[in-house]
Amino acid sequence: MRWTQAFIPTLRDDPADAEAASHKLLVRAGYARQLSSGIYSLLPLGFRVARKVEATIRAELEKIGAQEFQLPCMHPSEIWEKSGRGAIAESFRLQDRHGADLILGLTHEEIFTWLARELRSYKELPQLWFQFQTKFRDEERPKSGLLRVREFVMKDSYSFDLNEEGLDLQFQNHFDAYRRIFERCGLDTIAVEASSGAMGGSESVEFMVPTEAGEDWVANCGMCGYAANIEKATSALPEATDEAGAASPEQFPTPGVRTIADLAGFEGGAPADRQIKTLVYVLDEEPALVLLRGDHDLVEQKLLDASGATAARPAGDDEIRSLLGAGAGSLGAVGVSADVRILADPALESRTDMTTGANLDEHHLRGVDVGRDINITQWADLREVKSGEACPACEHALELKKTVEVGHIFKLGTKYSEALGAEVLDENGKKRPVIMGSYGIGVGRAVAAIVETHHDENGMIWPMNVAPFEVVVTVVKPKDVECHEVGERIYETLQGAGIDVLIDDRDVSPGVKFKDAELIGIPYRITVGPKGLKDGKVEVFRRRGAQKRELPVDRVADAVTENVLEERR
RNA sequence: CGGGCCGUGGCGCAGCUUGGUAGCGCGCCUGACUGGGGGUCAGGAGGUCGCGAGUUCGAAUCUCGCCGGCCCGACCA
Repeated sequence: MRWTQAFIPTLRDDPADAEAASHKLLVRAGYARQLSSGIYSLLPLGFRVARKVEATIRAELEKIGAQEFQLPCMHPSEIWEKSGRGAIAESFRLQDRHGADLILGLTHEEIFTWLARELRSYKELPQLWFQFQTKFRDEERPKSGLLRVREFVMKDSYSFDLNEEGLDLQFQNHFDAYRRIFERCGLDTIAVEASSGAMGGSESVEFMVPTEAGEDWVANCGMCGYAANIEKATSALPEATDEAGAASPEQFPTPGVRTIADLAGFEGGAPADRQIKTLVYVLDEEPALVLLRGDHDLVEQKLLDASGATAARPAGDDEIRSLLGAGAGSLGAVGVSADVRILADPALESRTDMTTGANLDEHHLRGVDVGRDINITQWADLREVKSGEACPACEHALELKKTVEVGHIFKLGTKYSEALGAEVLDENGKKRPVIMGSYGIGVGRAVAAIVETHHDENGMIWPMNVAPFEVVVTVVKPKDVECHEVGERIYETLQGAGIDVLIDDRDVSPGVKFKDAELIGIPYRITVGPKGLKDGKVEVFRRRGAQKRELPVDRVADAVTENVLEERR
């Protein structure tokens, strides 16, 4: 490709509305443009990278036996009703001219399962199907450029097996393939245990890339490798050594005390880790109490997972008062009716001499023995892990990292196959729903995550495998005949060797070309200028590490070709 | 959904308080010089000031409504 014929609209200034490094760079370097909130166009450079990411994914999936499909984006609403996902708030909906309701696909479990109804016999299993297709999700808050958008291409694959062992194998195969895909794309991922959320199913693993621009927190143990999304992560608790306390709880006035911190500082109060934090939540319209140690915070996703509820929200002031007879700040679970569901975090298990609200405004109870005084319905890990707490596996200190999710693999089980009727006959001639897994990688998000982790103050630094061009030949003085001819010759030689090469033949000052080449992040630059040609040499500049070396004109194409081939993975 | 900020040539911004010929830098075009890190000089093109209504002799500027965008929080298959 010739720069003079290419559309590479680079900008000198960062776009004013961008925050994340990848967002600034993708726009500034001419890879992407925003059309509307969370809706982006990929420009030629951006699309070249996306295609290389896709090629990498495709190659690894075909290695594990996957077959490529292409399914529609527009789905009749009924199919989403059948699986119970018809009411998803993030869906874009439309109607055709006859008034039929359609949904723009948020994902394709339903449609692939619909096709899987044509599977008749266990002999046809296992099957592994995938596609690259645009997904539409009306996110409440798109942000950070390509990291969180409303329309994006996802690679999604789906496995169909007769039994759990088959699913386990497909899941493991995907795990391994994802590892290789991300590695080849230059992404260092942490595979973490995750909550399956509304997808359903038994087990799921997310592939997370640590970066400042991320929005998901991961707890990671540097010693044993334990890693989990904060929605799922837990920690080992130190043994509590409480006093036995009083024979029964003692009520005491606490004027003006509204918060855990207030009570910790109150004369006759208790430190936060000796308090019981009482939250009132509405789980699928049923009020419930959630108990945590005073210094712990709730993870709502854990509450959803533990309770089995599909929706959870904090109760309003009126709901709290009618349930417990007091306002927030003086709430407790002691003496609460057995009809009320009480979920408690294990950090409270067998604790004694604790302090909590008395369900009487501005009064608290001390000497509370959790086992003796509170009717816990369910013990469940509910608290948010904090940095430095002990790893549940090896007790080494946990580290919290901000990450971006680039892939997610799920063991779905039979949720979709049962709902949509994807069944096969087993060896006994008995109908059985197929057991499914689903596996996704956001292509645009992966591109952004690569930029996020591969750039410096001068611009992007592409890993060879996904670079839009592998080499740029920068002709310093295109009007000089020798410069021009040598540049062209090197360009053609590299093209002949199968290298993705761009020649910067623009008649602009050298500084502009150097800046642009670094901004768009091409791994190798060959600088052809009068200075070097005087001695029959050209300069080779490696973007990563900024090393320069001089090579004779007739050797440079071979040498750089060799470098490129070495770095391709 | 709660809170905050912002819409003015392609990009980054000033002008708005106190209404009166729409400005700056970069980029773009033409020419010349230049040519190893966003070079110099000269000339030039380009704007419904987000949209609509109102106030006014007169609105980028004041008022009301709407639309769009960004950030924080909540939420997130």
